[in-house]
Amino acid sequence: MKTVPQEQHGDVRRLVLDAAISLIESDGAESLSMREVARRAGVSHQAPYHYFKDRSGIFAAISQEGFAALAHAFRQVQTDGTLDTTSPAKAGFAAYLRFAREHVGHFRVMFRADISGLSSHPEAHECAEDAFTELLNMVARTVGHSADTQDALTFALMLWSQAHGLATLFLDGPLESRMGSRLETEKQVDAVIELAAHMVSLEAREQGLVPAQY
Amino acid sequence: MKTVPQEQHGDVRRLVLDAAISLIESDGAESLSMREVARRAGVSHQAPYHYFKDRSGIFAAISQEGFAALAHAFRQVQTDGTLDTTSPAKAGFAAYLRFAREHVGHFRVMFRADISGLSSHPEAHECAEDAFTELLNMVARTVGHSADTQDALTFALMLWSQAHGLATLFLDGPLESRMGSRLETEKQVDAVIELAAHMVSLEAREQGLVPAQY
DNA sequence: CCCTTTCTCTAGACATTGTCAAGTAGTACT
DNA sequence: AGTACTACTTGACAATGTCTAGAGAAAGGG
Repeated sequence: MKTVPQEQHGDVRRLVLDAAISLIESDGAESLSMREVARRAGVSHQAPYHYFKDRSGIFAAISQEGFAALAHAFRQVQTDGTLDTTSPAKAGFAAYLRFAREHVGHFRVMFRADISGLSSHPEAHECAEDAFTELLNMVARTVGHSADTQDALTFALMLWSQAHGLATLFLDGPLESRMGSRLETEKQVDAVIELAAHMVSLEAREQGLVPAQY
Repeated sequence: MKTVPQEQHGDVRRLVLDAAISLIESDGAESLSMREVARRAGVSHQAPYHYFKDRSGIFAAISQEGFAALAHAFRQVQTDGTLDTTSPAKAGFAAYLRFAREHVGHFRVMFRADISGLSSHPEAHECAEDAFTELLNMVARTVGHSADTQDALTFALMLWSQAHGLATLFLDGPLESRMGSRLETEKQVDAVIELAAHMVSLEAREQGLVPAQY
């Protein structure tokens, strides 16, 4: 978004990135090859290196995009004022799982320390930090605002763990075969979300949490 | 354990497997190379192929080992009759996180559909199924036994998600930098476990669940 | 109009990788 | 002695990541 020299047709960077993402979605990050990406983007095997330092650079760019989109998704959750007080965490869970399903390629990269490139690419890391901040905001907004910062952090981490575990287990976990159809899986995920959200509301009530007004 | 032709010194299979696991622990599954594994095991670059069909065969063997160990860990949780009724899920959470930390190499492979080889290696898949069965047993034993099978499944999946999310986030997630020292991380994990276990006990009470006696 | 710079990409080369095919030393059994 | 099997080793090949060296077009200044 910094310099937009010409976006009319060429945008090779975007082509390369999209090819990479679609490859990851179909075959997993493991088998992503620079040359295959270039082939699918219809460019020479060295073109991607003009936009990305190396293979890990592509992964870092995907991570960055993913965390930015995740932060956006968090921001979207119930900013319209319609708060669900009986099940305050449900919308957040649902949003997380929707994100994971709709951005499988990104999701598979973002949470893998060995390829995400967060440690070596500061701009990607910053996006991850932003997403976490937005998560904290979302929790304060929908579930409630803890007086103690440490408690708020722990609560948010617990919610994130719950949502993240569910997403990863159903996306790449050993459950595929146990679940029957795609629809049945969806139903099972919904049931788990419902249960988890219910538990959260019990805990929130006991802690006396109330959603932040604004 | 089926055939033990000679275990005195050679056991190349074990050497190869251990080299692979230690490589995954240090550099991630991404950068595991057959030849590097062979080099570290001190054998020719083709020796591993005698024991494993191909690269994915190694991963499958690691998955299998991992799920077997996980099932064992589940079985160990409070089989001595000392049940914690105020925080029935805590021991389970702790066991899961201990497993993840103590078998990072295995853990990183087991839950990655693209490399775990569960779909193509039936014996590994069976170990995963076993582990899941043991999880269900553990939940019934420690938290309580639902009358409805579907409810029991949902409850177990929720617990698994919670534990699994926590483990993956802290193992490979974007939290390293946010957390300070190793000790601080440990503390934070414990706090989340405590909170999650507390929520579970609230839910269990409301559902009227009681641990199975035996 | 020519010269230089920069941006975007291509071409060639090289070490390393996964894996196939073939060979070889040792043990076991007949 | 011969045969079969186990547990490897060696050699070869295509494909990969990445380095170096460009090529062509566009832009700007003289």
